[in-house]
Amino acid sequence: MKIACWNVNSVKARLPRLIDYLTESSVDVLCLQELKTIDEGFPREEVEALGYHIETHGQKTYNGVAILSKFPIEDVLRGLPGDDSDEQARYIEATINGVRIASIYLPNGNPVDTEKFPYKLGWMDRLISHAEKLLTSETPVVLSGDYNVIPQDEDCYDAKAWEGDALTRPESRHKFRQLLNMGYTDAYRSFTPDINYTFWDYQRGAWQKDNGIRIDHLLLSPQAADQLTNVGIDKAPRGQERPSDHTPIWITLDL
DNA sequence: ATGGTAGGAAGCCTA
Repeated sequence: MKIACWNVNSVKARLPRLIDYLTESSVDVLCLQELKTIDEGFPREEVEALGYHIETHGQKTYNGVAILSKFPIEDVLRGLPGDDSDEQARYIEATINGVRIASIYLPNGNPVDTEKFPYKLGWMDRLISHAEKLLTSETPVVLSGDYNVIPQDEDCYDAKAWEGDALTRPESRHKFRQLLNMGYTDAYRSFTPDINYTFWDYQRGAWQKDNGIRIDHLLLSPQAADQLTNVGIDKAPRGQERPSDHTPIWITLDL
């Protein structure tokens, strides 16, 4: 089973790119982030025509996540548990072929001297609590998404340029490591020493200069990590016309 | 040191 993760930065603006990717990549499951539309605005017919089931957790203007799958999608959970007052659509989770799969759009957290940074850290605490609960199932779990965390300096073209940013702050990295230390595996880093990125800013010719960062991650429970057979970052979509600033990252599991 | 780009909503906010 091939599972991919892609922050599309508006599913409506990215529909041609999304159709290309679904047609060419042969992914069984695709976790999307930053839909930037309500559920009713999702281009459902176009995606269903390619053979995918769709579950969305949308929101007007900002955020919004979805799971697309060639297999039936069961037991959908919308919203990250732990704070009923949180109205931001950043989390959806469901079971596909016996694998519990989440699509995560973790808060950016900048600027760090505003309420945005504590919101990010609190959101990460809730994710940690929920991830702990999922581990007790002792079944394959895949937490995939835009984590807005650069785990280590090597995951950034120039660590100095990102010093002090919410994506590299020690608090953000520490909470990301808590997910690893409780038993989740960073699929990409576990599989290859290669330096590769998943995001290049639209500005300052970042793509042309390969000034990228690795912030989109698939974290695997032990039962999922045991089945991991391959990982990759598909850079082609970032170089195409009207691209997202993120590009897809994927894994294959031998279930 | 600053401002550069993209998307959505509506004449600014988020990234």
